[in-house]
Amino acid sequence: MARSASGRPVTIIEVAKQAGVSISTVSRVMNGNHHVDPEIAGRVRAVAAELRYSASPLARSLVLGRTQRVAIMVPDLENPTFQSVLRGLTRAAAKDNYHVLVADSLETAGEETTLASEARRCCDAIVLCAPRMPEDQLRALLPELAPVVLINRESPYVLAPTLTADYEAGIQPLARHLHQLGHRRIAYLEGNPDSASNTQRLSGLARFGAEHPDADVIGIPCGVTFEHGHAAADAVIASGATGVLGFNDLVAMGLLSALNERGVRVPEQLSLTGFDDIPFAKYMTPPLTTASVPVVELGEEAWKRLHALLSGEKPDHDLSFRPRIEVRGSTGPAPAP
Amino acid sequence: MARSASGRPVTIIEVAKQAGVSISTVSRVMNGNHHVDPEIAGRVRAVAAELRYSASPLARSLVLGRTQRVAIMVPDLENPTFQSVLRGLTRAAAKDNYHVLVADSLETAGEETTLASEARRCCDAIVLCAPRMPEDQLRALLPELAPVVLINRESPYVLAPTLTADYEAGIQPLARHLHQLGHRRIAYLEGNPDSASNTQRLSGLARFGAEHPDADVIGIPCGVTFEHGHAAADAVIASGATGVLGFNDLVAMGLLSALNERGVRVPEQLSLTGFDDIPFAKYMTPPLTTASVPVVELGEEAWKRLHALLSGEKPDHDLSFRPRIEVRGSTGPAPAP
DNA sequence: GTGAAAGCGCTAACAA
DNA sequence: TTGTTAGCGCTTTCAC
Repeated sequence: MARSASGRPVTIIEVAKQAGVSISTVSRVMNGNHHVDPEIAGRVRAVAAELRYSASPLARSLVLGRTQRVAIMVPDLENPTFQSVLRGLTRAAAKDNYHVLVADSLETAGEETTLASEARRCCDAIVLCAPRMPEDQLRALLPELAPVVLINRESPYVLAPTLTADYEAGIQPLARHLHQLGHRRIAYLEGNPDSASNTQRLSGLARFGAEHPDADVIGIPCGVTFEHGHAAADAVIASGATGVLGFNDLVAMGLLSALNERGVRVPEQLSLTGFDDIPFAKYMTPPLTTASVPVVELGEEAWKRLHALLSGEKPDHDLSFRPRIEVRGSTGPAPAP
Repeated sequence: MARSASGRPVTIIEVAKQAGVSISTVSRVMNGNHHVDPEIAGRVRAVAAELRYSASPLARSLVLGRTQRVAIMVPDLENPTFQSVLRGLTRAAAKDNYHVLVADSLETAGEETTLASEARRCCDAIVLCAPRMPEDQLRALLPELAPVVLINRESPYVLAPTLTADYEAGIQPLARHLHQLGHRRIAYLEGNPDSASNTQRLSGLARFGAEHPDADVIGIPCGVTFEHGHAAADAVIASGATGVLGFNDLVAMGLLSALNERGVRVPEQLSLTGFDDIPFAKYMTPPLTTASVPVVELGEEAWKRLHALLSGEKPDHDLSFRPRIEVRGSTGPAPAP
């Protein structure tokens, strides 16, 4: 884009004038319409290039009814998980010439509806990432948000493509891994009690418990951040557990740091696992045993479905990613009793 | 927003019809113009609420010449530094009812110009975060991008508000800290040679070297990611340095991880510092000594200036944040020779 | 193959 | 105080 003499961006009218044609012809040329005399088309292109003209996306959006832009709402832009989803979405969308608009709800469920509606209105579609709002609200909202894709939030009545990580399935190999190492008293650091992903982990652990009657799984209220994990250290130690399943990597890392301060050695005295496999997990000391969730792919798959929806095609099937266990140095044999 | 019977969003015309007034009156009411009969205004509001009408942002953008949206271009959405800048910007802008559009250049300097121009065109302003493009290109681009704010890229001829971290000043206390601990042979893991922030660190180190003739500072080509730091381990060990200044925290963490694998103890055998103080730094084992850069604030201050520019006000002065040294466990006395 | 003209949905100047 | 109307910059019928 360049500015014309008036200081404002060059418009189609100026190009038309300079090229001695009508604006429709310019429009046709710019949009690659082939029913234009090649010689004229060349002239128009030359003028457009000289004036550094490109059509106003605003005006195009209005008349075409699409913006080439999608929104994503996340609960917390500080969380590496959502950052990765954003990244996956942004990069995939960019390949199809779409831009991404970010909306951060700051974990305030009350604002989500307004925020999503508003973000959606200036875009062609929206991705809802782990929305916290109550089920009935979500259900009421979805129709007016369409096209919409849901990430990490299943809803029994969803009418939208849904992508999830299977936390219930994912946490079981972690627990079994500790069990195989001889741990019998295992603590689970709980996340946000309202979140679906915490509930899923709990049912995974219930299943593990049923299969391993010799194991004790103790729930310890904790949270989802470094600080939460750090603060849970005393409760963990008091619990007498020899193995700890953190709600996520952040919690595990916070706990690890607190254990270090207290001189508790990992994994010699205590084994510890995280969840998500954020980029930092494998660089911890010791590297964190965790379950890897392909969050970037979650974003990419979301784009695929959005793109299909926008093209009037049928989106691919819903997907539930099975987390893959990554055994690293933070877990080891249970200490002799 | 709701859809009318036609399936398309409700427009101002339908509201006007239902309320028995002209569209201008509806427009006035929706925009809080007080020169409207209170009774009529009430009726309009009632109809608007019933129809769940809200004005099309697209149409408003076109006629008002503003989108209530700003863009940010970052070199790499994977880097915690840029994630934090994005977060600061997004949250600050949200308070003023602005949205943020993300453009990730994937570290390809060649694409930056196009990407920035395009992103800018569907927004009211743009933030350029550490652009990699050559000086002359940047200078040519800035006028057409205005209003624009630069982050971490000074340009001798800039006509745009600029926010930076003072890497030259920031690295010196880190080097002095190592010196005070008795380190005399100090390695610096270099970042991208083209980046301004690497050059600045180098001049800071040159100054340190001049003030401390008894110290040897050895540059080691490295990079900016975990992997780069990890790969530099052998070169670091071969250098015989007892203290290492990583280009940033990522590099330091990567190196730390590699040192662990090799059984080199930090800080007993080797002291190590990072740069940036990303959220993970203090949870490393040992916690990383680093220089903290207030990246979220960088994003917030960028918004302040953008907002001023958009309001036709004079933006605040340029700012250079002086990094603050955070002494933690990764540095200690130099081992006896 | 080309141009004139009708919108896309809205705001704001101008009239009444 | 209210309505009429001219755009914002573009695409797309519809005549020619």
